[in-house]
Amino acid sequence: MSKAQAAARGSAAPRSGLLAARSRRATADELAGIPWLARLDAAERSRVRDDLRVVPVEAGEYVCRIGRPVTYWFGVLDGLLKMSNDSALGMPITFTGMPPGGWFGEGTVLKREVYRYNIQALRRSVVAGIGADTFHWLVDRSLGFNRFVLDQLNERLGQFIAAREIDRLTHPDERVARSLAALFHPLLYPGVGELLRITQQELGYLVGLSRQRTNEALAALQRARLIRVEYGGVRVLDRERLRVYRVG
DNA sequence: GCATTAACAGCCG
DNA sequence: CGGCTGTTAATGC
Repeated sequence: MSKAQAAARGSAAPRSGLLAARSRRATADELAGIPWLARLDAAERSRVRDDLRVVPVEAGEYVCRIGRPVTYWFGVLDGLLKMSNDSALGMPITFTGMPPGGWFGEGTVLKREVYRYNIQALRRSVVAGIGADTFHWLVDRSLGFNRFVLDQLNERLGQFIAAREIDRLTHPDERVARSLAALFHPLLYPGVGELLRITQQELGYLVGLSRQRTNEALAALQRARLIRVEYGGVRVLDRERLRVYRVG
């Protein structure tokens, strides 16, 4: 039995899931890195501080699974998650990375449905979450919070269009370039900054390339002065040109 | 031709 | 030491 199953079955807590099991409160540093907190007034921030849970997640561990009832609105404080819509039958269909600063699941929380994606840690990560009730409470009362969610949905729509473009690009270097540009999105993933901590293995997995070919693409993008390859990560030098990169 | 897997040495934290 | 990186060789579509 998985840890998540054990937690859901064995706990008498009203909430099930990852954050119920072994979570803790957020540190001051972690709170400071949450972009939407600044949009709330004192009372709202107070409720969020009480409700917010933080949990370390091991590599390979699931944050949420397709079909489970919604429990939390999640954020990545550190590490790297992958979002996939693979079902029990058939191959994984789409992947997207979720780097630090990213918050996700609001679509499911708003509808109070079941999760429609699997979220899995690519490596050791730290994940935060607020309960669905608190999320709805904020939506019902905070203009600033609504503004954040609206902006986020808008930016993510752009990401989906870009993802469709990436799917149609055939050249591996271009796919890597645009995938990187997406991961460096300053509004959706403010925790990333200039340096994205991602191994070439992980990036290859997200883009759908072998590690060796990913390594070659990164070398080409470095030669073009768009990025700098560092040990265990990539530094962005020119995100705009990365976003529209074409070979030749 | 081009990407993939496999394998390896070297380097980094 | 374990994990990541850069590179080469062999294989496949």
